[in-house]
Amino acid sequence: MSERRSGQGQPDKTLALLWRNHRRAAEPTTNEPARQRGAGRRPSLNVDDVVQAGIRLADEQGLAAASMGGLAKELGVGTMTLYTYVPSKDELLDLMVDQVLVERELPGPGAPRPENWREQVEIYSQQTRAMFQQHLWLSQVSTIRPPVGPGMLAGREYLLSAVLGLGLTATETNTAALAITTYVDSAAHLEAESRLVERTTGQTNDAWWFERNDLWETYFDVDQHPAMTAIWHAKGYDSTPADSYRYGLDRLLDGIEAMKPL
Amino acid sequence: MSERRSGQGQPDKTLALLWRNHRRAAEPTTNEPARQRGAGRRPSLNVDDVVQAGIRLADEQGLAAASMGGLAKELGVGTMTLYTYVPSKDELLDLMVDQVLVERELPGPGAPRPENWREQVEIYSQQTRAMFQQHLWLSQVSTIRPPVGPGMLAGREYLLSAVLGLGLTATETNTAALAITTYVDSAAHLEAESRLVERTTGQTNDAWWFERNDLWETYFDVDQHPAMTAIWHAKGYDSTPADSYRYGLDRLLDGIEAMKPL
DNA sequence: GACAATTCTCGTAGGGTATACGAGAATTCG
DNA sequence: CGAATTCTCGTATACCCTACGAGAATTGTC
Repeated sequence: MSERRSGQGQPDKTLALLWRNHRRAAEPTTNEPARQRGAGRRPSLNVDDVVQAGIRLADEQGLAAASMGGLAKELGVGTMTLYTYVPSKDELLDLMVDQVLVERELPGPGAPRPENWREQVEIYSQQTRAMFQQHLWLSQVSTIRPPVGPGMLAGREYLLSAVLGLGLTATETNTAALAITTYVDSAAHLEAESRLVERTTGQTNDAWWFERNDLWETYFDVDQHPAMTAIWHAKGYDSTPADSYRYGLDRLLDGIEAMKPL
Repeated sequence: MSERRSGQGQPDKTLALLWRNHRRAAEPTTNEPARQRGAGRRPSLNVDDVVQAGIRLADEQGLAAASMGGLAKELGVGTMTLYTYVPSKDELLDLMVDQVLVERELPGPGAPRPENWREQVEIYSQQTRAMFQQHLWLSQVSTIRPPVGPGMLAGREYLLSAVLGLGLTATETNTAALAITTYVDSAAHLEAESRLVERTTGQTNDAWWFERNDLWETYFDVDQHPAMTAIWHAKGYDSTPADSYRYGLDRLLDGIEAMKPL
């Protein structure tokens, strides 16, 4: 939750970076200088080097370690050298995020996939959660204005294609897909945040709760919390976050499926 | 997402602060010094002053403005003076969060409430979203290890009591309640984050997308994105985030209700 | 081989953050 | 009046991002 990631100077440049490894659909009418290679000092790095180093450092030592200074040290260059390859820290983060998004293994259009739409959604769920678990720092990055790159678009495309199979109206399909991503992405986000806190504090969640045992003995008022007390006495608190995630996703899909036209 | 909010030194002290305005259930056997007032310089502030100022500053000028330095200036004291009242910035954030949680208007046990469980959930949804909209900075604060104070407990209690009306098993009730909070809290979180970004950048989301029009003209590949293209042509992209939230919550509750025993 | 044009490299400087430490000021009690 | 207690807060440290501008490296042309 940072104050950063507010604005990027030139959207055109950002898009060009995000789509740097893809062919352009068609050459626009404007005849650009065509980026001649020849004169000038040779670059010692390229954009992918910086992005990969950022991901690796953030994976291994946390997002804070992927500072411009830390990254430069890792790559053996001066800090300001990085700004040759990337316009700002914010845009670097966008590139890192879209890179891990694109590395999900979601079947593209025409690729083999399960027939059942729920199993298709399940693939999205598994891949997304695995991505967050592998890159815990994702939980520290706002994606409210996501990187508009190949990775993000592939994710949207896949989930929409899965929900399309239900035969709902176009608007309803889109709405349902958004509801599913909200649930899945948010839960994956929370799972990653939880593990990240355990790692950085060196304290498990159980240990954290145990430290707060005083709550129940000293402050908790049974009369004010009859429902919690009832659940407690009925041993209803033994479910894990993963159980809760599973249950919620299944019920959400139940509800959506029930809207299917006959 | 900050690296902060990792650990609080003494959980006992933290709990005492969170529950500072509540009677203790019973005096423990240990006979404490009883905190005698008398000797010593008089404090110029109290904990609530600091917490309220923090909330006000964060509401009006953003979470970054609620720094220890900014807060001290606002209160007319030296920065380090604040540490008399609050052990650290992290704990101050906990106090701020629980304060806004406690200000939700959720019917307590015994208070009048709708009979229908869905309408009870609706109150939770409305109050939580209103809270996030009033305090946009909440979207910048991790609550993966929430403040274990009266506000958080009241929220959990209320939602559990609403779901209890369905007659599910204790474990299923707890699981369903967790799924609902995940969905509602996360969506409220995202809504607030969205508005916060609009405010701090001075750019609406529509304007942001418009800036990226090049995406569709230059980079978007129709063959790779048939589902998105189909939805587009069928005018399926006209729904708002609020529509999607409403739809998803209704379907989730549908799915949960369908598990009700006959 | 010299020179211009181009491009990459990166040191410095500036304004921001939380908080450990310790000296000093205010207040009450004996 | 002195001791004990409690609140007050200046200073110093170690980070963060990045604007600016001078310098280094490379190529093509004459």
